[in-house]
Amino acid sequence: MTVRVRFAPSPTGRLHLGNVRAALLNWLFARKSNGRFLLRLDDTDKERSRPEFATAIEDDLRWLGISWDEFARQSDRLDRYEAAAEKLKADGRLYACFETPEELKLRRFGQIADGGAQVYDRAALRLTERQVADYAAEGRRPHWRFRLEHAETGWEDLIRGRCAYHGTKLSDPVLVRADGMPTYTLASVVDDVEFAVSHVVRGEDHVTNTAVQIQIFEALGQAAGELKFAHFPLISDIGGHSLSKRLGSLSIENLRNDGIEPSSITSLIARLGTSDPIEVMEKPADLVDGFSFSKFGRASPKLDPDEIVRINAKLVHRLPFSAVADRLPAGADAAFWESVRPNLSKVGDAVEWWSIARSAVMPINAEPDFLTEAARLLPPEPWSADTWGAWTKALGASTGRKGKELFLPLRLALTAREHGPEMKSLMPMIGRSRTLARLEGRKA
RNA sequence: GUCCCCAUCGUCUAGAGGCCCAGGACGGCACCCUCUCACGGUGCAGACCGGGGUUCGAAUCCCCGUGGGGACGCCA
Repeated sequence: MTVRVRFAPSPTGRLHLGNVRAALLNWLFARKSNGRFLLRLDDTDKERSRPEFATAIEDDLRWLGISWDEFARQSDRLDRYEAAAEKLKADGRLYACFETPEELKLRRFGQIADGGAQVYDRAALRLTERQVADYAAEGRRPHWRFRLEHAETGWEDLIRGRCAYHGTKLSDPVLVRADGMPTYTLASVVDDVEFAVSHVVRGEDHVTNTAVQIQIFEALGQAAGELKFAHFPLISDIGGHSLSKRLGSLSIENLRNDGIEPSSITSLIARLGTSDPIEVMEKPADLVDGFSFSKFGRASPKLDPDEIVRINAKLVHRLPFSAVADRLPAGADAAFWESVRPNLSKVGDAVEWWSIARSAVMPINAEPDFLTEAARLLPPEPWSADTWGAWTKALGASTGRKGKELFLPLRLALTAREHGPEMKSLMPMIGRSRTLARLEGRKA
């Protein structure tokens, strides 16, 4: 059996860490199994779906390095859902309901007050033909619910193990809205059938849906057990609470604007909550080997936003010049990149060191006497990687200083920073005239 | 409120009754390297949510409690 999976976002917002995890895990599973990965836009909600979000989702996925083998849009397939709905009506599994959204809302409030289960009471099933005719005469358009089997529906989840729900604990789902549009619940199952999806991989916010979807799947004539499920736990914030409140700051758009590399995101997201260590991988394909649902735990992992930056720093320390050349300031070469790289946590931070090497810097000159002596001993050009060593050795001998006392004032004078890349590689880039001026406390 | 799930170092986890006075990774700390910092290397500290049971023996099984997550939409 060929593995076919799908990532099915609704274009009602940008991608964030939570969504992307679903996309990545599906993609990894497809790659691991030599299967196919389908991107499907679940845009049956006309009110909230927007084409610009669809475009943004595709852009974000491409940026992350997640590619898809097939593409579908639910709004292109409405005839398929209508055909399925007709079949279910013919089989007596879909029944017309006339409650307004307001009535349903009130009924739910009442159920909460009574402490009862918030399950649709199937009032529409008890409507007489006369009542139905009256509603029609009033001009009310029905919405359609799927009559659930009041039995236990279960499945063997690839992450959660045995799961089961009893039909009496579930509401008959609305499959067709009063305006005739299908809901996600119908469209999703129809697509899973027609695209021959083999595994549904998604967050555990969908577990309860699964029992319902299996019933619809069967009502559509599919054999139970043909579709496998894997529900992974949702990520929580560092305090252990739902991540949803801070999704904005964890949107892919935001992380990208912050200078985070796509691989830092995929490296973290693919391994978080698994028994594999979180390692820096240069591309998503490097995460395929060893990927397995059996390595996922059932508890919600906490995500520390600092972790993303730490991973990014490690990644940047390894990136070759060729991978970043087009993002460095004009003129920056491989030698520059390799000398500043170990001190960066983001590629963009390189510009700061480029300007320290090539533009005017106001030095921090706390010890003029010492720096005057340093200027006196400054070797003539040409300078190399050995110049710093020779210079500081001579300066140490002449002043009796060593260690931090010797080196820190020089670093402050030459770069105006306490920390930074190795001075021996920075110094030739700064050059003698600029160095001399900075030692004398002049901006240069 | 009802239903489902979860609970081991700060974090991600290993652990399916004796192999565990609990192992690994990240972070932290210390030391080394070196030209201060960073990078790199080595080492150290650090946890079984609480209470009852079952058992010769429980991190592991059962019950209760507590804490957390999810679901209960004419959203997906």
